[in-house]
Amino acid sequence: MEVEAKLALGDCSEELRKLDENSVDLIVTSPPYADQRKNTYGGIHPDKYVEWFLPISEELLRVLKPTGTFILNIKERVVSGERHTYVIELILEMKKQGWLWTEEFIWHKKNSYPGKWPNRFRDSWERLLQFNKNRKFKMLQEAVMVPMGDWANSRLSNLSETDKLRDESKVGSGFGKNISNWLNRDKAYPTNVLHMATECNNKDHSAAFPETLPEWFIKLFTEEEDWVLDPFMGSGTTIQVAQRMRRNSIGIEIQEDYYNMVAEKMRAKELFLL
Amino acid sequence: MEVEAKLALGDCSEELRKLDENSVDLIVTSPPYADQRKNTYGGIHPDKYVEWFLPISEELLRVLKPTGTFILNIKERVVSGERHTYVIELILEMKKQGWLWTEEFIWHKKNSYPGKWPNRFRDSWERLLQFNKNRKFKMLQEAVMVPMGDWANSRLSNLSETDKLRDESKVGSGFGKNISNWLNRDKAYPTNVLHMATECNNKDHSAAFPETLPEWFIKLFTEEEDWVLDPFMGSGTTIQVAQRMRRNSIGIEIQEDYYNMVAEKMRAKELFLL
DNA sequence: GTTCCGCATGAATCGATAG
DNA sequence: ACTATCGATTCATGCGGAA
Repeated sequence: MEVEAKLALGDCSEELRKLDENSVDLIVTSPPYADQRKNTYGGIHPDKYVEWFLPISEELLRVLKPTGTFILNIKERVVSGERHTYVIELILEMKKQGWLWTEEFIWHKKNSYPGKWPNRFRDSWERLLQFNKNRKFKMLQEAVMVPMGDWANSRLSNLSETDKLRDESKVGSGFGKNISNWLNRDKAYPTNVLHMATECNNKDHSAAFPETLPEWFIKLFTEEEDWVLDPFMGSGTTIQVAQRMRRNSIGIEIQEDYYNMVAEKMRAKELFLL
Repeated sequence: MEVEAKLALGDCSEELRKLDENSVDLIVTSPPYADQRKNTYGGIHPDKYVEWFLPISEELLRVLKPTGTFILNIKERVVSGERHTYVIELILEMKKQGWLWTEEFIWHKKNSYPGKWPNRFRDSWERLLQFNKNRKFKMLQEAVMVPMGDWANSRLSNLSETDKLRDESKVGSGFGKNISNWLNRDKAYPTNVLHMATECNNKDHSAAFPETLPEWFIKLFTEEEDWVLDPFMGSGTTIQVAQRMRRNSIGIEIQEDYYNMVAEKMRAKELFLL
């Protein structure tokens, strides 16, 4: 059976109303951050961010299945030398809407944005907030388990030389990654810290969302022919990964050029498959 | 000049009142987590955590120098399948007290506590919240610089994987020593994600606080003969590291047996030095 | 075919400058 | 004074061309 991929052009707070309630198994999205991406999106002021997002999360709560999961990728920016509080305020407000704040994964971005400031280091992590409707939800932990040997090998080969060197300098720097700890195990469940680099080679768009990120959550929270939704589709990474993994998908995008770009790519993919 | 180490036995909300205002350069502490250490501290109910902590943070704000920094190691526990919100509520309330929420470091615990649950992976990170009194504060970034990537790539790419592994298992031996010779050549600033293993060998204290953690922040935020405070001293890791690094230190502990243990260890250290 | 080097490019942030 | 824009800073990554 062929899986579907539905695309919608428009504001997601409106487009989401057209979806049936309790119809989506997984929402994975990375909304525009406050005052970021001003050139492509309008840019939302940090002080207005919560009130901007709440109507959307209200609709997401409606369309999600009771056993479904919502993964929200977000990070607060620095305003006047301080971390702004709109993200943690958003968590509190979403709980009032009825969401359960089940978990917070950390996305450790190894290649964070460069820069130097007198009172701050480079920001190399983002939040992956997990919300659910019920305490019981679908979770397929085995799908993201990796045989230990392979995992260790791939991790070792993926580790940059910098990581290795920094591990070795643990006496001076205090950082250590004890890879040798894992050598005697067969299998391992992952933890709630994900190590993935951003993709900075994609010139088509500004989003740096690596495919492995939605892929991991799609594996973990859905089965084949389940429904995956991204209300801020952007360049369509999540939707395309979902289709490749034989999940039905829905993408909503307000920018026409992004929408057209994804629509074209998806069509090309279907043709290729036939 | 000899550095001092002052210890106080008692409730820190009271003992802190005896300290002069604007007298401490760095506060590093890991307060008892909510309900986590019932047997040693009695445990604070998650719903009462914020109101329990606020009088203490009020005093900490008073004793900290205007250029000083407060590092709070904390993580919310899971209650009824959800992450509890006392940590993020605490951030909002401390801001009302006048604290600036400058940054949130991630402590990535490589060897996190084992376990398996149907709807949750192992928790392998904790928050290291940085608070300040002013936008300008003392920060010595050069003290925590780490070796740089390109240098490692060009120098180490010829080594076999086994060589690298073997050398990693030795702490500070082998060519780790050579690397330290090059530290002045090419160094990079760290990021706000810290990779440190917990210490499993410390049976005396219920909290696993590795020495490298306070050491890193003491390097970053203080110079020799500055004052370091830990209002929840526990087994005294922070205080002892501070003394070893020639910083003056103040430790407060409510449990008499912990207090005695640390007092004895510190005395032994002083005797050894003389 | 490999490996190696040079290069562009980011969900950044601060401080100075301009309206 | 308060906000908006701009230049300077910085490093992991993956690509293309070269040895």
